[in-house]
Amino acid sequence: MREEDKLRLDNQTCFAVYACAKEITKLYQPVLKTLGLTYTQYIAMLALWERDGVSVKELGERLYLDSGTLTPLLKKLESQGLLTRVRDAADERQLLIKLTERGIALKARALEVPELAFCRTGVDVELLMSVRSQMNELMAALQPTMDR
Amino acid sequence: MREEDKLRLDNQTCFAVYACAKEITKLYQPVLKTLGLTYTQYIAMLALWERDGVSVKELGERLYLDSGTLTPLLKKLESQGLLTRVRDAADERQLLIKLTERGIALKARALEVPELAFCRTGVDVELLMSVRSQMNELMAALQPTMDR
DNA sequence: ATAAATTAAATTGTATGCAATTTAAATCGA
DNA sequence: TCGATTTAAATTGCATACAATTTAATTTAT
Repeated sequence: MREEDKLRLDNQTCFAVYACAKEITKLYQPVLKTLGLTYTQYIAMLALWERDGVSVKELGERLYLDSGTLTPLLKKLESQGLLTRVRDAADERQLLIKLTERGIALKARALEVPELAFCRTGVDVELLMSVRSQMNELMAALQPTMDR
Repeated sequence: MREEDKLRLDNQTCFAVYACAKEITKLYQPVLKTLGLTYTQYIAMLALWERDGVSVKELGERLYLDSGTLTPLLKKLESQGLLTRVRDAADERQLLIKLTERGIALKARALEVPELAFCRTGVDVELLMSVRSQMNELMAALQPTMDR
């Protein structure tokens, strides 16, 4: 690549992914508003609908978020009656997150979210699946660097 | 797709892009630290190295950021002596952003940033280019929805 | 057994990110 | 022309996001 092109914004994959992530979040926002959730709260609920009764640490590993982000977010979801935060009796360091009836029930209303978010866009499913596949590939390539 | 798979975290393209964007930012952070820049400050400088003397609005359109984010960020870069913020004499509503000598000079040191960020990862250039291409395609499909 | 090391959350501090509002300047329209 | 509308930044308020530190509980090592 020519030296003067190296820093062109249009040549930065990092910027393309960064900008795209923000646009997608904006796409979800109005749909999630009907559920009373922000985007980050939504992905936390997605993880919990798959498996709850987990610690903050385990949830954070799944979501790539730390306690600095999760602690206030989970307190908010608790105040909305969607989950409970209880210390693990077997290990008081850990806080176990359990969905309430209401938290479990919200899943039914969330089933339509992905379709509703993209329904007014011209994005076809093939592109979305291809993007997801490439993001996973990129993540896999980036993750090992954490250990070095 | 089976109903119970619709909300699986691993099936959400939105989450894949969201998580990937954060990991990439983390990859850049230590490299950018040597330049005294955060990631968002870096992309702002990238845009300005291509073209400066622009308004906050124009810069924001390029970066997909609004004045709520840019105003404090540009004030910080100004305080670091990298740019100046001057009202446009022809239209006092606009604020023109101009790089200083120091801001222009920083570009030379930034030339190695993209390579340094990825150099210790197993990511090959083909994947990066393919990802960028797909992100652009996805962005193009998402953007028209803003007008409706 | 117990001091040292480790671990999990919470807290603190800084930096976004954006919706909504405000302020000031420029443009529009009757 | 001059009040109404529009526009550009700045401001406000809320919600992340994460590094670094702190606190409390557990585990390790001697």
